[in-house]
Amino acid sequence: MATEIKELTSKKENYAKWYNDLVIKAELAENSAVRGCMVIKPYGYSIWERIQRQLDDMFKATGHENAYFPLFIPKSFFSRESEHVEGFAKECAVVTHYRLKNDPSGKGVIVDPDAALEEELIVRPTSETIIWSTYKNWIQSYRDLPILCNQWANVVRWEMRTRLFLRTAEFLWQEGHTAHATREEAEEETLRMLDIYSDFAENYMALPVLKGVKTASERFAGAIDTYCIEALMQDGKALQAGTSHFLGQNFAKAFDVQFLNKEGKRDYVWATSWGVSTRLMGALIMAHSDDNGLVLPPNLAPYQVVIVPVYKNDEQLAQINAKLQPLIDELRASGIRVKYDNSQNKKPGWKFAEYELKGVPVRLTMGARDMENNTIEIARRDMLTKQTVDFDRVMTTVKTLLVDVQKNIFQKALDFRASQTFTIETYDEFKHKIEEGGFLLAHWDGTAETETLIKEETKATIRCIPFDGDKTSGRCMVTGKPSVGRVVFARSY
RNA sequence: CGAGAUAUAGCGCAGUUGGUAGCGCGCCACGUUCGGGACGUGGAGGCCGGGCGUUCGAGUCGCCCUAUCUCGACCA
Repeated sequence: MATEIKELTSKKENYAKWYNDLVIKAELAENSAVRGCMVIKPYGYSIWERIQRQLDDMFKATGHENAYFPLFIPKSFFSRESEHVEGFAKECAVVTHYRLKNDPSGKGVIVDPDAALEEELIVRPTSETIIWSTYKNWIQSYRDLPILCNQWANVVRWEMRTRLFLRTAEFLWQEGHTAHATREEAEEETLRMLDIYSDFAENYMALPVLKGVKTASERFAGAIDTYCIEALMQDGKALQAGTSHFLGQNFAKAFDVQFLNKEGKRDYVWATSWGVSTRLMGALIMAHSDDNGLVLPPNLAPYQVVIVPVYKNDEQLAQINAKLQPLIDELRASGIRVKYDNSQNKKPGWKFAEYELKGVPVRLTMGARDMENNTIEIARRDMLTKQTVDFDRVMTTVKTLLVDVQKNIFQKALDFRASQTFTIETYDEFKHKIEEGGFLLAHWDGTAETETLIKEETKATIRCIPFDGDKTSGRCMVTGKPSVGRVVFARSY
């Protein structure tokens, strides 16, 4: 269980409950095979679904198409791009057999030793190898380019240490893989996708992110450049929320993907890949949650509005139902995701707590008092405040409130980040400040040696060289050598 | 895989110097309630992670497994 998430909430029982609502760890067997996996419960999955749907729309709006490639990748596919393989070889799950049989000793089943595969299959840790093997057959001419594919899939990485949501053995993600005729076009694509990610993070997840480029040592295995969006969690640790890679011609060369260009000359295609995962759900939880549970931004909340009737008997409930039905219809007609919870097996107080736990941004309450006065109570999750308004004004109030909550959650996270971002001049100051968490902006001499030294001494890594960072030159805080601008350091997940 | 910790009811936890298990929440029934997780009464639910040992007797002591959590190495 991710304590970091735990630490954000102090009401232990409450925490267990809301957390449990989203996800449970797989405890299916006393075996490490399911260790670090998770079972996502319906409510948790519906959040992922919102993420998926929104991103998918954004991908399609920029000309991308979805495809699906196999889960199993023949081992031989991995012997092509050596840097890439080195990056993943240590964490691959391998299928070696295709059959079970009853244990001759009579207890349970065993793997049939006679059913060994001639060539082992690797459960994809990422799909570059199989996709590029396929692209080779799809590409002959510049007319076949660009290929702009995305895949929604699960991947498996046998991590030494897992962390729920942030680093599970199996996770869901989206991986885009594109092929282009020119370097410029591929580079443009890499940055376009990075922009989509930051747009999504900030405007849908209400999560402020830093855009930048990774240093060589933090780069994706096989990439020329890795760009990323970095977010800051409430506990002061950084989280890489998405990456977009410019792969150059590395994969094209490894998989021999050539095409005939306009000039009639053969050339290798230029590639990109980009992805975000269920880790985003972890980011969402850790960035916004409070002691009462989740705080979901309206743009991603499975339910944006929940309506709770308060009544003493069936007759009253019937009256409230009748009163609310047109409102529910109208809210839905204007595209607002509404849940009307008039279930009779739960008390109003219980419902209030429950939907706060689930992070529903706006709650409407209607009881006898409101019926009499023709009013309705409106509560907002982010501030935990409520007001009573005229029933006739409920539509407009809800609409503005949803916008306001979205804005407010983002602003809160932005203010928090600002309060946790420090400009650092000396290494002593750095060592001291890093203990409190946050983003530290400091000068670095650009060498991997210094980067490693800092990591070893402080556990801080360079999260990125930010696009809009301080570009004034200075001196490395460790070595005193020249630096062309400040980079962002933090301890991270 | 190294270091530390934990494993008792669905969840969170007690359990004294060894004597065959409790509490809170949740669950079920009935009644009163219903505008912030209602209350009362009654009830269901446990191979005390697994194995071996010490003992007349083990949740408790010893050893060995296994799983989980925290911190490292690895990583989205």
